[in-house]
Amino acid sequence: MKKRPTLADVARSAGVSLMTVSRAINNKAGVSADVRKSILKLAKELGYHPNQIARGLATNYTTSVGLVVPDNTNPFFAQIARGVEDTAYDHGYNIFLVNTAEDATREESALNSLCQKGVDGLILISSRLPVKALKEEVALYPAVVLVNRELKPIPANTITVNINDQHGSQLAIRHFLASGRQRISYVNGPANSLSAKRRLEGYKKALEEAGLAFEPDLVERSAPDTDGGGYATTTLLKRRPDIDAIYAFNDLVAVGAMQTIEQLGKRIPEDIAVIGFDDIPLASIIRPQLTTLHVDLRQIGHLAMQTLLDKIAGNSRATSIQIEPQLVLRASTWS
Amino acid sequence: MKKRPTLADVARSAGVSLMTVSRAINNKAGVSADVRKSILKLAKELGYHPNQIARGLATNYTTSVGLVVPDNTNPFFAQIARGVEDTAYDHGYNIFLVNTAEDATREESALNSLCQKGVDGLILISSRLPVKALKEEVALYPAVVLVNRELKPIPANTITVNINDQHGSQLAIRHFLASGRQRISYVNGPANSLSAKRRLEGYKKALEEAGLAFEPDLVERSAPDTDGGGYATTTLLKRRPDIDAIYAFNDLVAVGAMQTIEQLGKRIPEDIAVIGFDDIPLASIIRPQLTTLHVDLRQIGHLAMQTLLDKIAGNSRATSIQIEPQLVLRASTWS
DNA sequence: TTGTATGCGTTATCAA
DNA sequence: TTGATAACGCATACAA
Repeated sequence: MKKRPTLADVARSAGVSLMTVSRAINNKAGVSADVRKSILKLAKELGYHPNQIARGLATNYTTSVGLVVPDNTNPFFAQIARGVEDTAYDHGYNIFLVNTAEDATREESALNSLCQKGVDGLILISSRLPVKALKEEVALYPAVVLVNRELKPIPANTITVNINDQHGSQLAIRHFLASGRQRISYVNGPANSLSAKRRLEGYKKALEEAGLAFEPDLVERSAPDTDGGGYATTTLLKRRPDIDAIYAFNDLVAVGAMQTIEQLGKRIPEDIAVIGFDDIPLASIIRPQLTTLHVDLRQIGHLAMQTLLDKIAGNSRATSIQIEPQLVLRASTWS
Repeated sequence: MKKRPTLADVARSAGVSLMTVSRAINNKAGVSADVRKSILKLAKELGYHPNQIARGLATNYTTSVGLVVPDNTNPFFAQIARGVEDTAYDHGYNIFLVNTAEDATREESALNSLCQKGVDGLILISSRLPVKALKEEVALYPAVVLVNRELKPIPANTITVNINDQHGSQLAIRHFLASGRQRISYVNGPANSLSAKRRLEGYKKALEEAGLAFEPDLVERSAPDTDGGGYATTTLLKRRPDIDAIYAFNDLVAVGAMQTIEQLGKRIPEDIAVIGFDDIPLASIIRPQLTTLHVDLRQIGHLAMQTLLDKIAGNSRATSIQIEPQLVLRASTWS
C-alpha cells in the first residue's frame, strides 16, 4: 500500500500554508479563486484524499451511521438495509452493518462498539433489548431511528418508524369477510415479536367490527418460517377442519400453510384462502401466487435514513412515523 | 447525548497520569495489579469507552473493514455478508457495507470513500471494475480479499476466493448423464458474469469427457432471475423440444425453467430433469424440490474475513482459495 | 512501575 | 486573503 499524501504534503508542494489547502479542499471562503483552482489541480495530481479519521477527530463528525438488524440475511431486513444504504450513499455517508442474531448480549456489545466508532447516528431495527437497556444505549448516540419498535416516553434524540400492523390485519380480514369466508384463522408469529402482537390485535378488531366472536382455537403460534407455518397449519386443521381462510404472520408462514393445505388434498383458494404479510419475492414466485400485505421495505429504509440525516442536521421535529401496508390481491384468494 | 469521558477525565479522577490509565485500559504491562484494578473500576463507573477515532489516528488501525457487494438484497451476497459479519464480530471488528448496484462508478466512489475512512482491509465481492481500475483501487488498501473475481498477476496485498464453478457444472452434467439423460441444455447467466462463463466451460468439458458433442443451440442466455429462466426455457424448448434435462445458471433461473416446463404440460423430472446452482432457501421450498449445487456461502464469508484478518496481521501467504460446490440431490432429478 | 513529551491529520481560532 | 498555533483523544518513545 502506498503511503497517502497528507494536507501538509499538498501545502508544501503548492508553496502555501496548510490552512489554505484545507480551505480550498473544503470549498470554504477565504481563498482566491485562482489559488484554489491550482491547489485543487495539484491535489488531484498527488492523489490526495482527506483522511476522514483525522477529520472526525477534529470535527466530531464521521459521515458514518450504524445500522443494526437481527439478521441481514432475512429479506425483510435486507430490503430495508438496501434502502438505508442507497440513501446514505446519496448523501456521502457510509453504513456500519451489524447483526444481532436475536441475541441481546451481542446487540448491546455491537451498540457499544458502534458508539466508540463515533457514528453520527444509529438506525436500530427490531431491537430485542429490554426498555431500560435500550434507553441507556440510545442515550449514547447523537440521533437514533428505531424501526419496528416503540419506546415511551420517546427520547428527544429518537424517532420511531413502525408498520401499521393492526391496520394491515384489518385489510386482510375484511377482504376474507367480503369474499364470504366465515372461519378465518390466524397463524401467529413468535411470542417475542411486537409485530405478531399488533397483528393479532388487528385480527381481533376486524372480527369485532364485523360482529364476529373471537375464537381462540382459530389462532396458533408459529416460528416465522415455512416449516413453522406447516406445523401450525397441521395443528389448526386437525383442531378445526372447518377453517376456510388462513391469515399468516408472514409470507414464509403462509407458504408453509399452503403446502400443508395441498398435502391434505384441499384446494387454494376454493377450500381455503390464504393471505400473508410482507410481499417477499417468493410470494409471486410460488403457485398459486400469494395474496399478501405489501410493505415498501426499501422505502422504509430510505425514510429511516433520511429522517436520521434530518435529525443529525437538527432540522427535524418528527417523533413517530407510521407506514401503511397495502393488500395485494393474487391467486391465493381468488374465488 | 451526554458528553463522553476521555482518558484524561479518568486520569484526573483517579489521580494518576494519562498513560497509566491508557495502559490499564489496554491491558498493557507496566502498571501494578491493584492500580489497574481500581482504574478499571473507576472507568466503568464513569462510563468510559475509548474513542476509536482518536485511537485510529494514533495507531493507523480502525478495527473496521469494508465489504462491497453488488446488492445486499440478493440472498447470495446476503449469506456471504452474514458470514463476514459474524466473523468480524468475533474479532471485535465492524463492517462497512456498501452496495454497488452493478454500477462501476458507484463502486469506485464507494471504494474511495471506504479508503478515506481508514479501513484495515477490504472484501470486494463480484467486482465489475475493469482490470486497470480494480488494480488502482486495490492498491489503496492494506489488505484485500477478492471474492468471485480473478486478478492476474495478483497483487501482494490481495487474496482471491472463488467457487469452483467449472467443477460444479461437471458434477451436474455427470449426474444427468449417469441417470440416462441425453440432451442436456444449459440456461446460461448474464454475459458480464464470470461465474456464468466458467460454468459454461464446465458444461462443455463434462460433455467432452463423455464423448458428446457440444451443441450451441442447447445453450441460451438468461437474466439471473425467475423471469429470465422462464423466457429462456420457452425459447429453448421451442427450438429443441427433445431436451430432457436443464442445467440452470442459478436456482432462480431453475425455478423459472420449472414453471415453464409445467406450463407446457411436461413433468419434472420424468420428462425433463432440472439442476440449479447456489441452493438458496427457495430450492427446498418449491415443489418439486430442486436438485442444486450447494455452496456454503456463509462459510465463504467466514473464510474471506478470516483470511483478511490473517493478511492484516501479516501472517498469511495464501493467494488464491477455491471453494468446492456439492451436488444436493432432490426431487427435480429423481427418476 | 509511573510519568512527560510528541505526533497522528485535520479543523477552529485567532492574528497578520 | 493568508498563515501560525492550538486543539481533538489517544498511543508511542523515552525518561524518571
